[in-house]
Amino acid sequence: MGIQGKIHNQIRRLRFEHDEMTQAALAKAAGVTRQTIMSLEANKYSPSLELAFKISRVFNKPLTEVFSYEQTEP
Amino acid sequence: MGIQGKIHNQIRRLRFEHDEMTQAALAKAAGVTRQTIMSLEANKYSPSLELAFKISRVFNKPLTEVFSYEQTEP
DNA sequence: ACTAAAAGTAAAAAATATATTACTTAATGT
DNA sequence: ACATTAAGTAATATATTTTTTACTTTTAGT
Repeated sequence: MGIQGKIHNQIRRLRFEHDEMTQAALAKAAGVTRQTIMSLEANKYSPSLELAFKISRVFNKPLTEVFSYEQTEP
Repeated sequence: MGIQGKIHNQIRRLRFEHDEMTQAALAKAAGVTRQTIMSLEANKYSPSLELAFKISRVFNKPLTEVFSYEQTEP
């Protein structure tokens, strides 16, 4: 999707707050590829809900603290 | 994805709580097809994060009140 | 019983996310 | 300066989500 709002994430920041966790380490912990993490940090696309939950769980944060939806009113 | 946890949603319940909102009405409000809503209620797959945010917004609830991630410990 | 609206089912196409592979660039330590 | 590790880029393949279309069944009202 992608006309209305945009998804932002705090992945990069949270990685550093978690002892400079590496992209590869996060990827492994979340059960995805490093490229997936890369693409998310580079905002190439937004993740599936499942992946969003997994990443949040790695950081021990509620999903909405990791991902946010910036809505442009239609 | 889909080995570890499962995503549950409260869409159907929330539709009824919102004045018996119809699947078609929710679909329109969220900017997707009725089939998409159907498939989500039938748990055929889990949505994109963006759609999850959109649906939550229609119900005026935080995402985590509409969608939950039931995690089976690995 | 009839009608209309809503919900369910299904198949295939289109769009988007994720994996795989491989290479390049940047950063860090020795 | 060299080696190593992390990060960035990119192309293609695979998987998953969403649309489109069309038809069937259920539900509610008259």
